[in-house]
This record gives sequence, C-alpha cells and structure tokens, in this order.
Amino acid sequence: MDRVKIFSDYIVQKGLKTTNQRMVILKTFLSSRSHYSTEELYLKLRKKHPKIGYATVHRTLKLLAESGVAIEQHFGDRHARFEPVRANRHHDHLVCVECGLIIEFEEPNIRELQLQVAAEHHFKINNHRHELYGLCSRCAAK
Amino acid sequence: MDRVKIFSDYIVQKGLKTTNQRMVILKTFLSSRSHYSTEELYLKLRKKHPKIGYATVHRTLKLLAESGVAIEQHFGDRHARFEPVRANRHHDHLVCVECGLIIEFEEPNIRELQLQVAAEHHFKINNHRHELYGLCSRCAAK
DNA sequence: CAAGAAATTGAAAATGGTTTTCATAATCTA
DNA sequence: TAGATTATGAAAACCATTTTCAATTTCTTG
Repeated sequence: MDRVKIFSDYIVQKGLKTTNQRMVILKTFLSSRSHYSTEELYLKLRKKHPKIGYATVHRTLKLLAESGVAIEQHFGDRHARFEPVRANRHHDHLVCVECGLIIEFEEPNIRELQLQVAAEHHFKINNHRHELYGLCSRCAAK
Repeated sequence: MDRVKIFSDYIVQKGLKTTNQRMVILKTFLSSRSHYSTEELYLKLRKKHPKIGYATVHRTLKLLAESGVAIEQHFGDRHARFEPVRANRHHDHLVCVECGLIIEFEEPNIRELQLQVAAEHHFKINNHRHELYGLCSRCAAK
C-alpha cells in the first residue's frame, strides 16, 4: 500500500488532523535518501518551507514511526535517524565511521540464525538491530 | 591477563595516576553483574563510598572503555551501558523490552556471515552491534 | 622524605539532542 | 460557518553527558 495512504489512514484512525506541514514533511522524507536525522530533514525542508519549525519536524517524524511509515534508528552518534519503510523490510547496516556512509544489506542466513538463537532462549523477537561499523573502501584507502 | 593489571598498565602508559576512586570503581564494576549504566554504578558505589562523585564514575567508565577493560553499549533506552570485557569477546545480546533482561549469546556462524558481507562491500570492520529485542519467556507468558 | 609539578576529584554549571509548553493558528465536525 | 479540537512554532524544559574550576591527591625528583 502507498505509504502516504498508510500515514493518512493512521491520522484519521487516531483522530488527528491532516496538515500541510505533515504532508510536506512526509513527502520530503519519502522522496530522498534514507537515514535522515531530525536536523538534516529540518534543514532540508527549511529551504523551501522556511516556516516549518524544528519541533514540527520532530513530532512528525515520531508520528511517522508510530504509523509504521518510518523506522527510528540509533547509530553510534548521538542523534536518532529515521528511515522510510520499504519492501525489503529486514535489512541491516554497514556504517563507515569515517565518512558516515551507510550501506544496507540483507542476508537471509543471518535472519535464520537469529530466529534460531531466539528460539533457543525462548525469546519472542519483535525487532532487532544489526550494524557493522568500520571503514568503507574509500576511507580505508586513505 | 588480569583486567586490573590491564587497567593499571594503561594508566601508567598514559601518564595518568592511580587513585583510590579509580580502583574502587574498577573493582565494583568488575565484580558485579554486567551492563551497568553510569547512574546504576554510581548509586551502587555510593552506599559504601558516599564521597565518590557522579563525574568521577562517569570519567572512570570512559577510561575503562579506553583502556579496553570495558565496552560501551547503547541499547534502546537513553543511557549508555558499560560491560566488562571477558573471555568470550564477541557476543551479541537478546534484550527483553518488558523486564530489561539481557542475555548474551555467541553464534560463530553469524560472525562468519558478517565477515562475508563486509568483504562483499569492501568494508573493514572494527566492531559491530547486534541485538535482538523482544520478550523473554517469562514476560511472553504473562 | 619533602616539595613542587601535574593529574584528579567533586560540585556545579554547560552542552546538546530531544521533548514539552503555551499562545496562536489551522483543521475538522456538526 | 461556528465551535471544538488538534497542530504549529518559538522558546523553555529536560536529562544524560560532559566540562569547568578550585581544592585535593598523586607521583616524581632533588
């Protein structure tokens, strides 16, 4: 289903309101590269929509996460990042600690092993975090 | 090698000083359950050593991490946690989102797959984070 | 062993990302 | 379209973390 619709439905279902700001934020969020921090998205939005406040961006990102359109991530640095939910729901990340490059990868065998481990410990897994930190080829070459 | 010695050596090598506070913090840190947050350790220490300040605990934990005796972790909640380094250096975590239970596990096959993925993307991995979040058997049963 | 240099400590203040407050504005219901 | 409710933006509050600074402790050197 279209992610805009998912969000709209969530808004209605919760008795919230559809505002210009929310739609602008959602579209900008969906249309660009992933892994936005609140500040990055705020700065980007400000160019075309100087009146949108930081708090609104922040609240909307939280709302996007709530509605299932975005996922909140916490990489090593201090700020949260938000990533649009896409078809390949389950992927993990390679993060370059030097330049900040983030590469997504999917490895079904890892998934399988995760489930196995969880079963061994009688855990019921809701979500997970799996990130590999290091140097990308470019930074390693320096 | 003994972890107290590793730390002492680090202190000397860096031209720092061996203080009572540092030794007390180190020993308490090593002698108890893992995964302390700064505040938890501070509160625990305060019972027997009421004069140790929060800042000192914080600085010492950072120092422990620097010296390789501790590893700084960031789980979902907002504060950092520190874990003593042990023999099974490479392990991952199962975290119960309900009661906070943390179980460590090791799965060599996952490690292998990680290396493989990194190689595919020409990444040089320094460290990683791998956590599975969900409900432990006890909480799932409720 | 004592004195001086240098590092450490603890309390309080600063920092910085995140979250909340509050008056005003916009949306939506009836 | 009015009235009720939610959203917005700016500023303030929050809170874990980090830094500052005067006083204290450690350690080196004479």
